[in-house]
Amino acid sequence: MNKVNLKQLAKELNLSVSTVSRALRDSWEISTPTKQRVFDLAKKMNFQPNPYASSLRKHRSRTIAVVIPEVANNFFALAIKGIETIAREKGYHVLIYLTNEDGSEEMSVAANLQSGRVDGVILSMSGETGDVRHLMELQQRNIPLVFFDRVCDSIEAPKVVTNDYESGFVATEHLIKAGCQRIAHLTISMGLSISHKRMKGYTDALLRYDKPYEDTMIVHCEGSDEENFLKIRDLLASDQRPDGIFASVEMLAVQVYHACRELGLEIPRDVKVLGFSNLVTASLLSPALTTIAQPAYEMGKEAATILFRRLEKKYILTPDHRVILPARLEVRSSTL
Amino acid sequence: MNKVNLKQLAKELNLSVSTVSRALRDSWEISTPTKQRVFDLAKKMNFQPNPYASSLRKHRSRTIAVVIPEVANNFFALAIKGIETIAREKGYHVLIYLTNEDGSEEMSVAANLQSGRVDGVILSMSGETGDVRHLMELQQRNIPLVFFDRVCDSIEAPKVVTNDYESGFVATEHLIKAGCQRIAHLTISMGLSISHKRMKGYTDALLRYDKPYEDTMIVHCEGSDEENFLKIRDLLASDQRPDGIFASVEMLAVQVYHACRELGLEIPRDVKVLGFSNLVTASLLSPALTTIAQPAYEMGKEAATILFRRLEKKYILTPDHRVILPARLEVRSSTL
DNA sequence: AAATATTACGATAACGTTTTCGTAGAAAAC
DNA sequence: GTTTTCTACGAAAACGTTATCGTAATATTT
Repeated sequence: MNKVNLKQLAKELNLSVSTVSRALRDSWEISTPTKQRVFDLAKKMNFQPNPYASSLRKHRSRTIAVVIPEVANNFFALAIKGIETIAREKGYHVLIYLTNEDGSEEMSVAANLQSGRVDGVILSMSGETGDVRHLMELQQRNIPLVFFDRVCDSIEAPKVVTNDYESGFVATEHLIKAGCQRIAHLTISMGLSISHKRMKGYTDALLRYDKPYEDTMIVHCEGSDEENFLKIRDLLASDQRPDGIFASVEMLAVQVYHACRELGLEIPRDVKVLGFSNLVTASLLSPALTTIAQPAYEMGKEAATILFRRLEKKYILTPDHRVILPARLEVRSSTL
Repeated sequence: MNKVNLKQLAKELNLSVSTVSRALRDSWEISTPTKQRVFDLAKKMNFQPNPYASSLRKHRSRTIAVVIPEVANNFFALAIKGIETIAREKGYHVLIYLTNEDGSEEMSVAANLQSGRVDGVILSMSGETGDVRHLMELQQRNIPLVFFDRVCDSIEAPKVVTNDYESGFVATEHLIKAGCQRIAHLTISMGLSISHKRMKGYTDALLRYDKPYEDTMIVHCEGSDEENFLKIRDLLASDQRPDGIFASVEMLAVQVYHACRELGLEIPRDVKVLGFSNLVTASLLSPALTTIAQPAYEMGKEAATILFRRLEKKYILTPDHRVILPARLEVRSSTL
């Protein structure tokens, strides 16, 4: 019971292949009774058009790629969910590629996508990406690209982000108002748009509230979880220990908790902690973690919506279309 | 600078299309100098073979589908990561489909996959699936299927699971040994293999240790998070309150924490809690959550490995090949 | 009644690969 | 020197769709 195609349907119905094809696509060129005959037999024989033949002929695959640094992470998982939801609605298929925060993997994925396998790409940049030619080449091949969260400002493409600068500012301000005198900032790869902006928000808030900026309070966490843990532990064990920590990503906030536990520091008494995070368990941690929560699901949906709008040429949007969805500060006991 | 194909390469090189094609696939029929010329020009012109033409001709897409109920969930996210890792190694592409725990969505996805879009499918069943014809039809179409975690025992296909029965037993046993007299079990859709087996482990442990089995201690959590929360709260607020809770999935353990918080119950003093979970923050919760952690990443890798073995016809495995990876009990303060 | 338009369909050429088959020319065998 | 075997390539037919073009048979207009 295998592989029924147009030719077989046509023979069975005493019609030509082209007529059957058109009937199935509900063309006005085909009479209603003929269409009905075709529909009925197609259903009866469980005809499924070969997507590869169709894609080859139409130069459209109804497939998009999602390229992200990591999936075992609430933010990206939710974003995927948002993207998949919209894709499903639109009848598109979603290929997923994980770069593991590795710039060279991102490059090889992008190179691969030049084959025309997908109609469009939704991407969040990996941590270690230096040059971005691989992405520009996608654009040159007329493969629409939409960034989300970790965008690349030097490339003209729609971008879906949160208000990272403001969030960085608000986060720092919140720690200051909670009484912190020396606030550390844990950041990831500084090549990333988000790191940059969150950091700027941090420094501007320090400035605004006359708090000193200290180099030693900036910890670049670009290694493995273990390496980052050690860096954070060292920071907390130093005699210049911060009394507030602003973690720019979820995992770093988690490591702060582990480090405090190991060092016997009590949050928030000894050090107040705040982190970007979409942890569902934030409120259940000991103590509950104050977070900046990004609208990950909505960001995914928005990115997908923009991409499909481009693919279906519905609206023409400016090449540097930018959607900014606000993140929200959720105050909990780790900063009381 | 768009779309270079074999024909253009051939013309440029004064060769035939077939020669170029063979040269690129490193065929022994082509002389070394010719191959070199072809390779050089292909690289120079950045030739990327059209995957759809290739798939159409070869009847192989080098693409697999991953069908899962949910992604915003540590278990499934890690499994995806495992699958993607192996797929990348093998040069395969990964399509992702989320069924949102909805049987009818799973059916429509499966129906769609009959088109031959993918060479194989890795699937974890959705909660509400009743009949499984859509999956049998995949098999009939010669599309290999591998199950993981939530398997379907009535279908002959390789399965990658954890030792759910033993884990259910061990979990319950652990609660009993911790002094619990009345242990509740929170379960999801009882149509699922995992629910069934974990439940059996639970009841057998009760039997083994002469604890009474009570219907009211089984709570079927098949609704939304909110609905489940209410059910759990009711359970904990009843005068027949359990002193131990075994949650069969992560989210339910989280809801138990929320319910306890709302009711002012203290874990583990008033009620001990244990849950299946891959939460990275389990040890940071208040109190730290005792978990049964599944080797999600390894399960994903294993499922993918099995699928590719079938696709590449390397080894012939029995149709009901079953890999059981052990989950591990991680005792923390919620059951002390 | 002739000319024109419309309806409903068929033949066929793409799309870009891979593969089967065939064959010049060189090398080897006799 | 003739036959046979390789070697290295080309022509062409697939794969299953969709799109272009053409055309019988009606229907409509003049």
